[in-house]
Amino acid sequence: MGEHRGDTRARIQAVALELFAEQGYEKTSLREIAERLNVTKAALYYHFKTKEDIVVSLFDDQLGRLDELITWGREQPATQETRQELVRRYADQLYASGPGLMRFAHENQGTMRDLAVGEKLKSRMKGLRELLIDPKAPLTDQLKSAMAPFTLNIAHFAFDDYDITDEERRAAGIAVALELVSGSPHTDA
Amino acid sequence: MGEHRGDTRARIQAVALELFAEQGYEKTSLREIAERLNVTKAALYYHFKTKEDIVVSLFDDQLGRLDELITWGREQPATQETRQELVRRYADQLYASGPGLMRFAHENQGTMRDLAVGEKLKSRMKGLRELLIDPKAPLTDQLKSAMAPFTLNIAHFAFDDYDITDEERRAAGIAVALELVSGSPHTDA
Amino acid sequence: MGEHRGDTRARIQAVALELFAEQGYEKTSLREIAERLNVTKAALYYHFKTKEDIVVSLFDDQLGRLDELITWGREQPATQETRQELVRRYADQLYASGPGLMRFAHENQGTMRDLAVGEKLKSRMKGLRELLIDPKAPLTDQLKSAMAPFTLNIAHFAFDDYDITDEERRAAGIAVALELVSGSPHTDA
Amino acid sequence: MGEHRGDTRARIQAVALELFAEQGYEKTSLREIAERLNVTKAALYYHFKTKEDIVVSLFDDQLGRLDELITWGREQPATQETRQELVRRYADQLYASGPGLMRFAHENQGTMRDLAVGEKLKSRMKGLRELLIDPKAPLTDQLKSAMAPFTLNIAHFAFDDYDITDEERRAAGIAVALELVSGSPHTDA
DNA sequence: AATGAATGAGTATTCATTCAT
DNA sequence: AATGAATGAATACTCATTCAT
Repeated sequence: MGEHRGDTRARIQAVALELFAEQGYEKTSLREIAERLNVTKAALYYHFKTKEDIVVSLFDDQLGRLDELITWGREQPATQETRQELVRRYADQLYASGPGLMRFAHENQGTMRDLAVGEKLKSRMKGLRELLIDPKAPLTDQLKSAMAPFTLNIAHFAFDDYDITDEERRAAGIAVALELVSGSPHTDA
Repeated sequence: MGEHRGDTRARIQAVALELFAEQGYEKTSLREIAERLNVTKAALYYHFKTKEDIVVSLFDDQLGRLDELITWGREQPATQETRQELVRRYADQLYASGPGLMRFAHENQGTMRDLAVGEKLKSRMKGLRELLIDPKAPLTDQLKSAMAPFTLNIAHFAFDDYDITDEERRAAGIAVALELVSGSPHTDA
Repeated sequence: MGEHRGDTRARIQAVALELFAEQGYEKTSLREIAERLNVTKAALYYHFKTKEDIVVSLFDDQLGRLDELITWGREQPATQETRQELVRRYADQLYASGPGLMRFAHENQGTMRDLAVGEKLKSRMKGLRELLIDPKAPLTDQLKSAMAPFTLNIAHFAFDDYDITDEERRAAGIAVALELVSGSPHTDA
Repeated sequence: MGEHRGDTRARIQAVALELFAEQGYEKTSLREIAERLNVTKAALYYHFKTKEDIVVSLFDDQLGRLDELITWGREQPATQETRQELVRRYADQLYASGPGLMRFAHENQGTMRDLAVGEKLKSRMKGLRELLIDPKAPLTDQLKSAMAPFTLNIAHFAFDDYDITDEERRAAGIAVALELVSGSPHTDA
């Protein structure tokens, strides 16, 4: 008893993220989270108003950083260099947040739609996509650009049976994402 | 009364797929499915042993066709042409099953992991991936190949705000998937 | 096991009324009701959609009869005789429903306001009151008329320590209610 | 900050009475009260030992005054004049306490029974009733006398849709209560 | 081919209360 | 005079599943 003090809120977030990523949001019960922390369910409610509120808190930082990224992108010229830099910065943010959040968002896409925070995240991703896409390019090139953000996720999960480091996965992901966003050799004539 | 006869099983599948795709597997209750069909929950249990069993039945055809595709692929030489044909045939299968199944699998990835059918599907996708990938190619090229199947899904959902037809989406998806699977100009020396 | 068949719904109503009247609606939990009936809580939900729904079902007949009474009253001339007959018929209805419902409504007035059925009952009582009141009479006479329905309730609870029969209570209640509704000897000049 | 000092106890009472009257005792939570006052729940516990204790404090003055009234009544001769004076004094007390307490007691009769203070109030009301009733009078007259205290409450709530002042309501209530307590023209011979 | 009735285990959420600081 | 953190017990309600008919 009394081993932890003041950090309960953070511990709830950590355990919740872990379990949400591992088993999904719906299938993770507050009882489970509470038990892992050796607190009562009611204690969770002291720190968060609802179950959804925990998720909101998890995405809060990430959303803020995404906003900044998009704002930055909008101020830049709509060039290939900008798009490449956007991919690089987005990758940095993604890896900074740790793998849990990525996985959570990836595997709970259905659930996220019902959560308010899901809508927010989706609108940010759309904002990012619009910056990555050259609207005058052919549809196939636009699709490739739209896929760039996914690439980073997929790179992480696709080669789970390969004997390579996370660093290699990451490098491959960024390389492909950059290529996808760079379009055909000469977009304009 | 008596409007439907003998087709109850199929009607259950149709409604279940619709609801699973729309709201997710966990959040769709058997009560909901039963109510939409004007039957009792117990009737569902006459036709399917469990809730999961409904999902299994939904993927049954798809899995069978995937098996055939993989078997076919294994008999072909591991050339770029084979890989491109695999992409084309996979796309045909995907579009033949309608958009519901695609969406279901895409948005419920977390849930699928717990379902036996999810494991099966995943192992098939891995089999397909192995055929699409040239193990001697650089990691980035391998990643691009691995992404090809995803491309078809993403093509469908990424441009929901564009004013284009499903046919155009599909064409773009296949084009990009083919490109991804085709690797760099000269894979071998 | 299996002692009762087909009557579960009615047994739930009986026990619920008993407990609601005895302890109040809020303080009576579904667990309590279920335990007294030796069924699970879920069984209650098979028969009633919500806790409030149980109350609704309890008042259903009563409300219907009240409606009929008011309809009848509106077709009669607005005379003292009509008002007296309304009181008599209302009393009959009240006593027919048994004492539980009376007591429930009386002691849970606050709660009833939040329940939809409470609003309905209140509007019926207002309809009845309007028939009992002579709008041209002095305010004090109107108040006396408005009190008539309460009289019947009060007669039941006021003399709980007297050694008299329910029949005597009832007779006294009706007598006073009739007097209250009859106004001053000569209302008009 | 620092707007109120020393008056917290009184502010708790005021808000509690308001909410109890508005929503009922059971349905008003201490959290709600605390939030309205911008204090924590624990602060309430500094001023009151339990939730019930808040109610007790609300009725304290009222109970004391009722005691005095009854003591006074017992010292008077059991005449009609005494009874009328009891009604007048009781009305004064009731109106002095404001409408909240009246309404609280009226709408939470069920709840009051479980609270110790409810028993106390009930016993006082019985004491008052005994003074208002002439035990030698016919049962109907006794019932009318017993109703007198209720009249004052009913007068307040019955005509909520009338366009009259509280003062008029009050006057009518007292007038009818006096009449009820005065019995038939010639009670004795 | 289906229903009516029920269960057991679970869910998120709320509440009055406590206590060290 | 009050807070921050937490508890234990409760609540209404839902779900997948079962089974006799």
